Amino acid sequence: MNGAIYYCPVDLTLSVVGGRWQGLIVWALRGGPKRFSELKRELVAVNDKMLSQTLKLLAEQGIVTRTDFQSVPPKVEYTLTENGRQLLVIFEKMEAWGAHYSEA
Amino acid sequence: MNGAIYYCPVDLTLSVVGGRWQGLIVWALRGGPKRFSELKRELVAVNDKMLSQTLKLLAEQGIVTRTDFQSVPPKVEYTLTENGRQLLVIFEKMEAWGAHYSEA
DNA sequence: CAATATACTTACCAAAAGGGAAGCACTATC
DNA sequence: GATAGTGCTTCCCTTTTGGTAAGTATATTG
Repeated sequence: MNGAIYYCPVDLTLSVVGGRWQGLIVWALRGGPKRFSELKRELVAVNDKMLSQTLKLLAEQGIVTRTDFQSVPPKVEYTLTENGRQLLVIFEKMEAWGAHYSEA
Repeated sequence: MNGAIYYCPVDLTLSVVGGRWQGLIVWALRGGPKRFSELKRELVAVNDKMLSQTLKLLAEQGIVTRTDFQSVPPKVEYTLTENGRQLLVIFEKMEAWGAHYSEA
């Protein structure tokens, strides 16, 4: 992808979904497009730098699409691509597991 | 879990499954118990330190069980717990996604 | 009696990831 | 003319993660 070598498909997927914010951003976009500021509000602990850095990475990887409305003040929306949407089944399982695990 | 605070169930699951080796080890154990040395052979790029460190973490988290056969030379086996086995559906989806994504 | 095999641990170090604070661009509004 | 609003970027620093090399224990084998 970026020249990295993956041991197996699971390894590849983990590299896309791992990291502090990558997965959470994809998951936050499950309901449709969101603006930068909406994401920021939703992922409470993220800061500007990490958010834009991670969104840029996800865009390069073909997981999200960036739409700049060319307005002032700026308005930019992010959406999942088809590949991004296909990650959602993974997160649905993660949510179920996490919910179950945390009450055990 | 270790005092960390999770934003949501997905965040929790990502913390268990993320990291360089955690997910790959769980996935490698899908077929049943494996010895330390077998895991090491299978996860080619892992070194002793990372393998035992990660296994210890997974054991503390209740994802794997450690069985020491008290022999010399040592023989130790690792198995998925029930919670660990329930992670497998996640990895199955990851494998499918990764395989598809890498050929696009 | 030396070598082998196995599952670790320890000390040390390098790299990567993550984060804080501040600044920028630019229009509209007061 | 100052202020607000928004999406970034840059610089710098801390923390975390990952990795290498070497060592330990001890029954068994040659």
